[in-house]
Amino acid sequence: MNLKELAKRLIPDENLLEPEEYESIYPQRELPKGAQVTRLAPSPTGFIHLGNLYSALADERCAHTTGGIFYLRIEDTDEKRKVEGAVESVIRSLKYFGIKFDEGAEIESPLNKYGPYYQRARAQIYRSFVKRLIEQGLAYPCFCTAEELDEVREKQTQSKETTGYYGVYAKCRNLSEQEIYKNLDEKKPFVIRLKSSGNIENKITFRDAIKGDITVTENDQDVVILKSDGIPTYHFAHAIDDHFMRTTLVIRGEEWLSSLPIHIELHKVLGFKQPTYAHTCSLMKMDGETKRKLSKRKDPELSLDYYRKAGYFPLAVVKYLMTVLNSNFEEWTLKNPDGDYRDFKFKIDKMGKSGALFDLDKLNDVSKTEISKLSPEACYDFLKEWVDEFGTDADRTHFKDREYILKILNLIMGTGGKKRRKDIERAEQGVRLLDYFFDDTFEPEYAYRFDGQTVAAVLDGFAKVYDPADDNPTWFSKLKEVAKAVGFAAEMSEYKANPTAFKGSVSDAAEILRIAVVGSPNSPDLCTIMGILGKERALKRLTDAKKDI
RNA sequence: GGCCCUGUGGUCAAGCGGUUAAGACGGAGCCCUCUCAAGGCUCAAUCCCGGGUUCGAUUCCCGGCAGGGUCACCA
Repeated sequence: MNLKELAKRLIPDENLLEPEEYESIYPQRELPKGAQVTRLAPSPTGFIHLGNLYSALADERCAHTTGGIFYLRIEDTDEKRKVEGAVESVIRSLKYFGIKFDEGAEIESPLNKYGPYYQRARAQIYRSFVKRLIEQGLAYPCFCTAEELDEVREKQTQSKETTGYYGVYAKCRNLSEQEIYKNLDEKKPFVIRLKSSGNIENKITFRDAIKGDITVTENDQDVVILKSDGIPTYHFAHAIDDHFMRTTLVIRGEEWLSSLPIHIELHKVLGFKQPTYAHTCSLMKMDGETKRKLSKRKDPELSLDYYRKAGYFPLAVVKYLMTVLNSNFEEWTLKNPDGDYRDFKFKIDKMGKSGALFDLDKLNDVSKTEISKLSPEACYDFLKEWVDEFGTDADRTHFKDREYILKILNLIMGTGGKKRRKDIERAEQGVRLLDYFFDDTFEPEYAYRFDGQTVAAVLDGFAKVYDPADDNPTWFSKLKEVAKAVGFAAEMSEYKANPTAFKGSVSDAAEILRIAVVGSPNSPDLCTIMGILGKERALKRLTDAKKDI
């Protein structure tokens, strides 16, 4: 068979470059020794979730801790998956979490010398190599229809054989020259398959940067490398792109592990050196009784937008992910509480080998810790940003008074105290903490534990002596006096020593006052709260609080 | 089902043949305290099972079992 002629007929493109030429078009990168070139290679569905961020973070850290390059490549070989604006969305999402690309699709950079970064735009490159493979007799056209393939698969399943296109099932592998040209003349659609020379009896051991040694069987499937639309499959595009974009470290989900034999064979056949692979375990989620990996389809609540809406502090999400990525990161954080996570020595081989369950409690903890480290001004900015996008009209009005909010923030963050408070976990919840400082959102629940007479006595008693100029101890001693007057113990020690001798204690008096002022029995320092509200409003609340009793 | 990966408290996990089996989150309790938060202290809770190898296995080997992944002209 004249393979050269066949290749020309199958890949009729004019002006195709010779495969060898690409080696000089995309030369080896000049980078320091040990520098890693990594990439994020999403399909343009636009949907990006926590798992993608997790993976992107690993890529980004590996590149930037070694002086390497982190680039964005768009795997748009499947037309059906394309969503408008998806690429911008990916970039924007990652940027929100502080992750930036050095080069790639839609990235403005002088480094963009390895493009195009959209696979569809690289069709000529792939086709040049496919053509060469056909010439070498290492690839062939297949005219099987989807129905035929389904039929074969069904048969194989029934007879409990391995499914797929291999051995005797690779019907088109041995098509005669006449048959091929006949099909071609009839304009039958075709794909190009790899003529695999592998044998599943042979084992290959290779070293994964995360999982260590992995033994797989050789590939013997004649996989499709060029689809009938002339665009390659993932497998083929991966081999070509990561070779010519000079990727050194391919970090991808462990779901790719099973197709690794294909990639090994493809690299061999194309004469490429294999990159180092690092297969990350997937982030898992509890689904009823069992856990499963996070899914784009089933878990929309894990989209990155979800975290934005909930008002998580972006850096907190990143730091949480870092603890999952490298368990010793947490230890490092304890030693360097104020350190930049970028100073942490990220190690790919420290990554976990088993799928981690996504732990919301932990994220919440990291998030409130991060927010507690903010200055009130920075916290204001963070909350304001959330309010502008997701808050209520009332929230937006409230946030116009920056000075007032700052006063509140000083209080609920515990600024100036020895230890910061950690009241704000995320913006959505934190903004609600401000509600009782504004009359239009103050919704008290007057659930007193004492009779109306006692409550009124405490409220009236305190209203008479309250002076906003009082410092905290004075304020409290006044409260003690009021407590005493209604038959409460003024000192907690007295009360504890003999609880039955009193109707209640200062603590109870404080509770009554607190319910009146903030509408609930719990809040930060009451004296300060009353000060923020101002005398008039504070006293009005004391009066209003008696309405229902 | 075949193949591959993984298996230490509820969760994330250190550990690399001899340990009182770290730490963090969560839980319980105590202290502090005008309540809450924060903080400090304390407690409960773990090596999947069965065989080997070894003086000794959480650690090494084999076999189960369990969980996960994957078997497309999707990535």
